[in-house]
Amino acid sequence: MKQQKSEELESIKLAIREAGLRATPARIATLKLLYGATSPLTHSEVADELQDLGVDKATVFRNLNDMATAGLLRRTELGDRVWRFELVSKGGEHGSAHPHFVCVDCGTVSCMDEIKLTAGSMRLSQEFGEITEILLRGHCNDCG
Amino acid sequence: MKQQKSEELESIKLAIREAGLRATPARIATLKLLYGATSPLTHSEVADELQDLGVDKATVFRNLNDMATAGLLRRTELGDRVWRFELVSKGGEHGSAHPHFVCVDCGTVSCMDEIKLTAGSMRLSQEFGEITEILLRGHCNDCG
DNA sequence: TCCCTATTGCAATAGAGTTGCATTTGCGTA
DNA sequence: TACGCAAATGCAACTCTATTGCAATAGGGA
Ligand SMILES: [Mn+2]
Ligand SMILES: [Mn+2]
Ligand SMILES: [Zn+2]
Ligand SMILES: [Zn+2]
Repeated sequence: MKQQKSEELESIKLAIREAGLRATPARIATLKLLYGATSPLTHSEVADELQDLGVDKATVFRNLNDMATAGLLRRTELGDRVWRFELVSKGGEHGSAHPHFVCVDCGTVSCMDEIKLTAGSMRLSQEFGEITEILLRGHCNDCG
Repeated sequence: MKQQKSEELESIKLAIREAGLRATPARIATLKLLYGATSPLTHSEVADELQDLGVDKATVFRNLNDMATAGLLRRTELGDRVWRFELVSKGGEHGSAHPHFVCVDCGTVSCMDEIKLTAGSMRLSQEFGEITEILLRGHCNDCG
């Protein structure tokens, strides 16, 4: 058990270093947090969690942005003027880019897999450019 | 010609009043501006234009929001933390809700018609809720 | 034309994120 | 293992977009 945690810690440290960054406590805690998340987290969600560790919000911002630039995280804005970050893990379920659904009522964010445009739409979209991200908004089932 | 403009003016005033709002110079100018636009305009784009008329930016914000609430405009956030507004004209080409494409490089916004999800995706999306808006992001053809 | 209330201008305020700078610390190297 | 320096951090000030309070102004129905 303890051995497990130690291994996890080491693998997180390694990932950070392989991205060209230093494995600081704040960064390790951030990745641990995102590792256990089922949807992208906002800066304030991460900052709240790391406050116990005495990490400043500016540091959280810088780390999230730096790790996104380094390719460890993916950063998106889902229409509510707040940045959200999620893990870019090769093996993970949400490793690669995928559509998101945002409830315009309660703000809940869901990661969607398997959502695609029609072949015709794909063709038409080339007229505009190369699509890299799909965002769907609407009313979630809880909000009716 | 002059008669034409007068008729347009009257129809704009009428539309504002039918929405339950007063037809003020600032609102009329805003609608005229949006009437001639081919993509949604930001608050600052509208505010810059109305500055010549001596309209305050707070007034522009209030009018855009109020007219959106009243159903004359549609308000959206396309991922760059700026509100954009477009006309909700029954007859107009972009009258009803439609997908938008945003270039993550240059910020250009395009209104897309005819872009749809696959039937399978529509079915899967019901698991999350009712989709009311589709936003696509990527690299426009100008930006490569 | 009059009156009431919606609307406006102006300034202060809010929220999310960014930045400058002095201090601390990870980690490659000796 | 100890050292040195660039990277990272804490803290405060600042930017940008948008919102709000309040007194003055002006639509438009009666
Ligand atoms: Mn996701
Ligand atoms: Mn549009
Ligand atoms: Zn909801
Ligand atoms: Zn572009």
